[in-house]
Amino acid sequence: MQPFTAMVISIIHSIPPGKVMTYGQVAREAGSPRAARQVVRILHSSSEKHGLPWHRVVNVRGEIALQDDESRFLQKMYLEHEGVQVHEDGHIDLKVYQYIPSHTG
DNA sequence: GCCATGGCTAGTA
DNA sequence: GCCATGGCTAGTA
Repeated sequence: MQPFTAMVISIIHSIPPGKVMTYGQVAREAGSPRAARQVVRILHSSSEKHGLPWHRVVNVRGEIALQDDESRFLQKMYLEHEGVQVHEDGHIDLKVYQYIPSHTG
């Protein structure tokens, strides 16, 4: 596995229940600010294999970005189960729920 | 070539 | 809505 991929997987694993990160934010934390789409690709291909909390990643506007209805429903359900309020249109208030990792350690 | 982005702008009101 | 972006992989030679 490539270092960037390992970083992304580790970062996504670190998102606590009830919090979310954005694709671009994960990319920045992994050291590649413009690699948001690569984060998408990793989620797409490695979520199951690595047991990633894939439902805790949303786009920069706080929206569920998945395409198909079944996955959207599943993501909404998982998030609400963790106490995240998902509005009817599938958006989340990032001001409340975005996870900001501390870099002090 | 993939991809579940993101930042910008044009167009509307 | 458009389109530049980028790490990775499948597919070809």
